[in-house]
Amino acid sequence: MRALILDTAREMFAADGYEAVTMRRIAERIEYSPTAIYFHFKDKDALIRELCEHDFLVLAQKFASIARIADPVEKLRRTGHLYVQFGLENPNHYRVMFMTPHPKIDPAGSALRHGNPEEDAYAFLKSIVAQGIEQELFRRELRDVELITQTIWAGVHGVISLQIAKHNDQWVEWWPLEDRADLMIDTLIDGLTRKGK
Amino acid sequence: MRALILDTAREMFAADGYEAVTMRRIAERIEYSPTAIYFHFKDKDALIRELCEHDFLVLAQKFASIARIADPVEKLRRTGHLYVQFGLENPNHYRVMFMTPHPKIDPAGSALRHGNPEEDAYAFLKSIVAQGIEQELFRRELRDVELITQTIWAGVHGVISLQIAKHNDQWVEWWPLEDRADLMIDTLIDGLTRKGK
DNA sequence: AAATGTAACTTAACGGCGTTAAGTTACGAA
DNA sequence: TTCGTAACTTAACGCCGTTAAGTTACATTT
Repeated sequence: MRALILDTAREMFAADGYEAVTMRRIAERIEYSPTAIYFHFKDKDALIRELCEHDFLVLAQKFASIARIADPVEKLRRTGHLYVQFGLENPNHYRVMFMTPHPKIDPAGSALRHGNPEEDAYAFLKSIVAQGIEQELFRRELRDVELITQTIWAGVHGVISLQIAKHNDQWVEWWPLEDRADLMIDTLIDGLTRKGK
Repeated sequence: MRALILDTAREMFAADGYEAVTMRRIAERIEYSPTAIYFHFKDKDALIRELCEHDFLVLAQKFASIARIADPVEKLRRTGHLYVQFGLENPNHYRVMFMTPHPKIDPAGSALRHGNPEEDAYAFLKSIVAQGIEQELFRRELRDVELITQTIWAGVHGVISLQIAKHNDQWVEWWPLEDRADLMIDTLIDGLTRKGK
């Protein structure tokens, strides 16, 4: 039953976004009363959060194939592209996951183990950066793993989130997303890494 | 009356965000019936859009003082910081302006003249980039003004939008915003500009 | 000065939303 | 066979955006 609700909600959510997921519409689709859902989920927010929690895991697992690559720069590049791809393929998920402020998150309520690179995409990126620091890849003054990680994340997030929020805005003559993502990733790597020999 | 509605809405919006602005609450505050607002604005979306259109102008005018600076790199740096500052001071505005997809925008409905650097912050940034290209500041392969502009914008937007959406997320140990903004701007400039002499 | 037109409102309602209180059913355990 | 409780339903509350229909007030015209 829980699964039925989640699956239905996920489908509606992926197709038409947050506002498509109404308790009443889910109920109609699964042929139960709206109240039935509240027996399995505290409220709509809990439902959506559970949907997205799953997708955080999906994202992290998408990165798994990258882990075996040796070169951290290549790793960074691939991670960036996969991240952009994820956002483009799941814009509605991406919006809730990364573009919407959530009042507060109870860390105990999450099944994900934060910090584990296999379940936590941020931790995965951080592990690449840590490897890069070890290999003296980054500029000398850049010593903090978090700061570098957050900057790389912000750069790529900027590209994909502008794409999602503004891609059909007449205002800007958008260059193709792929090129923008490429340039962002290259620029970040170039700007963050140590020059010369 | 129009102004009264807008001012009230703006105040509520700045204080508590989008969901605080309900037609009914605005009406209550100005002591009119909810229907009265519809005489002056087509719907809620039109109201919010008018609010934000004003803020696009405010943002562009914030940049005015930068125009007189000669060095494009310094211009870029200052523009970036002002942009971050704007986002941090007006997170609710920023969300609607840059983090929320809007179904479609009727370009005729806007009073702003797109492309004019004094009224259009994107055009302003573009003009700096154009100057940089003229001075052969950027790497040789970077020939397109739009692409460079969009990449710089995306980078800074990434920093501020992650801050707004995720700053109270326990998951990540956020480095101070200023440092993240600094590093992003420095990294972009370093990565995009031509090296050596 | 009276009639008219219309701009600027109000009242009342519609349909939708998230959510909850109270009632019902079905079924496994004692 | 009784009982308890898990899994539901019905009905309602109070919000929301929006609209149809009615009212007021006032400027313009005759």
